[in-house]
Amino acid sequence: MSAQDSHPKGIPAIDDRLLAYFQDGVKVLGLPKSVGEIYGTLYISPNPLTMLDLVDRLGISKGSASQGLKMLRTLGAVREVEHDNDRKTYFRADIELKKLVGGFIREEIRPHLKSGKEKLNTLHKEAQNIKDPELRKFYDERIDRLERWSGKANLVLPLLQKFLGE
Amino acid sequence: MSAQDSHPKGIPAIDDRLLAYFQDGVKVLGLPKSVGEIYGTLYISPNPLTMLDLVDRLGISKGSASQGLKMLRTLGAVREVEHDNDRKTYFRADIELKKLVGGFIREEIRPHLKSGKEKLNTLHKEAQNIKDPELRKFYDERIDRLERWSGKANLVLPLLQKFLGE
DNA sequence: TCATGAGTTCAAAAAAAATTGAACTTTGGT
DNA sequence: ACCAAAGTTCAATTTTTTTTGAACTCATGA
Repeated sequence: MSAQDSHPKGIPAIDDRLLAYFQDGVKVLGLPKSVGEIYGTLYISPNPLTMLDLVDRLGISKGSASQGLKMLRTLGAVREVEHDNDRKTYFRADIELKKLVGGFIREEIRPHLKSGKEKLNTLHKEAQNIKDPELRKFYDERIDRLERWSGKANLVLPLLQKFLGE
Repeated sequence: MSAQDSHPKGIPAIDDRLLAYFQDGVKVLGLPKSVGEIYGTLYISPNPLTMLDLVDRLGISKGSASQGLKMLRTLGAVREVEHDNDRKTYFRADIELKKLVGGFIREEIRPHLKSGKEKLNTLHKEAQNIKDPELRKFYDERIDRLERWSGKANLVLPLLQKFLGE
């Protein structure tokens, strides 16, 4: 069973290509392809969909769908919406990609940078124990360089997000 | 066998931490940890090292070392240098991280963006075959939005690189 | 309150990615 | 021209990541 089966009123050829596009796109961010498929499906759906709609259309398991949606909600790329007065939960993609990318920066990149900074701090202190003054100077300089760079990266991320906002 | 064995004149504790830092760092870029270890080892080595030095220090295979160095050279993060008048090839890290990140953008991100752009082009043409005018408009608008975003990403990358240059 | 469908969790299976190691090629010295 | 050390390649293995599916919880309506 694959994505081209059972599109209610679908345009299989085009939808498949769009899904491939999103699969690829999220791979750059290091996210699993099922997440790209889910986001892509919601992105091109005129109406909101339930988790089971996604399971149907994509032929993925409930587990994948549930976890993928959870991740996308955490990133802020997908949100729950009211629909009919149904007990099911309906989802819509936030069509501004900056949500997806911004969420990724917030959830994945920033924490990494932060813990990296802490590691550098510890390192810098430890480097003071190096006996040989020549070598100590060398380490100091190299660690410094990493710290400066890390600070710069931290500075650029908000600008990047601002710029990518539509 | 692991990295803390046989540092010729090494500072094991600090070097291990630095390696962990680089392992983590490259993981953000989606590169294998061995690549981080290699780059990290070269980054904190006062003198250039051969491939076999790296195999020794890191306890990795020749295969890994060879492939890792190849990748790092492609990215422009590591370069061959003359040393002694030895037939071995010696390597040094380019200590400006922008080389590593810039190379990554050039080799990984840009090609992805480019092929993505082509995909969107095809998609846009295909969307013209959709019969229902309402639906066609919907697809057009969504694909447009992706194209605009893709263009913007393309625009921001060189700026990002410039900013990260030391 | 019971039954049913929606949604989550997580151990196990499958898939993807990285690493190894042995066979191969290349290079330089004698 | 030959040998030995350096370096590369790639199929097989190991490790890591993703996906599945069955057992579970939770919420709703009859």
